[in-house]
Amino acid sequence: MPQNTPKAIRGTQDIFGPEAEAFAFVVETFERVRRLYRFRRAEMPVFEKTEVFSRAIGETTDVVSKEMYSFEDRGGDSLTLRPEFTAGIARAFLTNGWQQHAPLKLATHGPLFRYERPQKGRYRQFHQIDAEIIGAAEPQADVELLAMADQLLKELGIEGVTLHLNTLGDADSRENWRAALIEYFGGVKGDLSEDSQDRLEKNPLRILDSKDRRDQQFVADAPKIDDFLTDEALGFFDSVTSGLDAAGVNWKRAESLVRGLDYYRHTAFEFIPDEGSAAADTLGAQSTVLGGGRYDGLMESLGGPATPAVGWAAGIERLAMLVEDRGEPLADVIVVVEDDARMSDAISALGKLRGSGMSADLFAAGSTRKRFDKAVKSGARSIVAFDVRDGEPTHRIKADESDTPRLEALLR
RNA sequence: GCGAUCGUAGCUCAGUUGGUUAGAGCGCCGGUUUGUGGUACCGGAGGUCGGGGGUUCGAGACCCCUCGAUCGCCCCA
Repeated sequence: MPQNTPKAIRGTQDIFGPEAEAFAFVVETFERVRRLYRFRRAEMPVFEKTEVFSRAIGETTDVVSKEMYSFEDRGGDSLTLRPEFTAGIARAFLTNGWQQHAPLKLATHGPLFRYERPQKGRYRQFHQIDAEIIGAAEPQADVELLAMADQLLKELGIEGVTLHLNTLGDADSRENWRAALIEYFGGVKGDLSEDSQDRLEKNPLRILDSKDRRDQQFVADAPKIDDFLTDEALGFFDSVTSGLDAAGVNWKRAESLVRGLDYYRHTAFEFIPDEGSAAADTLGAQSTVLGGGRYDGLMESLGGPATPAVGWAAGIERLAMLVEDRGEPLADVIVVVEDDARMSDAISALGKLRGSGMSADLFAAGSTRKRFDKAVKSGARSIVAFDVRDGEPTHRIKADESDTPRLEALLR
């Protein structure tokens, strides 16, 4: 390997071949399904003022201080490569007057950037598909969004993945629950893992999904959000679950599923591989395939009017890992030049084939003797070979009987 | 930021307790089978064994450092 060649940045990847096909399949399927649900396509810049993300996400977290790609541009503004879609979409919604379209169903996909240690299914530049419904306070919006996610996963052929669903309640429910958790875990602080003792200060909800056994023993008896839900919050959650049942979406209550950021309200969800499933095995520790929730508090943190919204995102790389290997498509036709004197005829034929909608490639390099062999070996559906025999131009078509007349006609 | 495992041809890997000019398969290039064909055979190109230092008469193998990859922890918007 050339030692003088610059290496790719850590955590970035070059996707090629069957993996690139799987990646494209995920995106194409998403585009198709989002049309079925009438989500409108949007494109946002990959970078924004740092403020967009720091205000949306909350200044204090590690996330902002350590895990964003931020830099100063020549004008001295702090800019950041987008680490998520939601904040940028919210900014676009507010700055472009998209309120007029509310409730607005939006879909997008593209690269995101997070300064993290790469591991299985986690990269510094990664890609997500994303769907949001902005300006809809009704639980039906949550149902709609989840039904789309469910159908998408089915159409991708991904099995053994279940929707885990929870509610964080409204702002009051959430705050009371949080206080109860702090009190409860504070009481057993000395027996918690070191990490969770820190979490008690920074992010107490996260103790609930700690991987440490020392913490897990206390989780079962921890205060439940259900005991803190207001009637309104409870009613909202009931509407979501009954809507999912009506839509035929299979789900499972996950009381420990939480969101750290304050702007999340009500519904929180993740599609997670079932324990012991092939999907769980494939994804390793990064198990969540698709996740999201309701973020009714976000628009205000960006200086906008209170605007209810709900959305989800899913990592394309992770989905691609779960999609069946599709290989790369074989050529409809390979055109072989067995005598270089026929090059022009071959190029002309190639144009006609492609113009008629057939995928075609030209084999005209290397040993003339081996070109046909290579064409056969490529697995192409048909082969058209141009040669010169006894001073006369000839061609030969190797194809199914059904294809041969069409090719003959086209080459005439 | 922390930890574990791993870096030998384009790819997948061998390389015995440290011992001559570092190997195989696949792929690539060329040539035979005077050719209608995914075959077989022959030949060829391609490696400062990730990099640096050390131990030794001698290091791809052992030690240290460094870089990178993979997986996990933290974090997860």
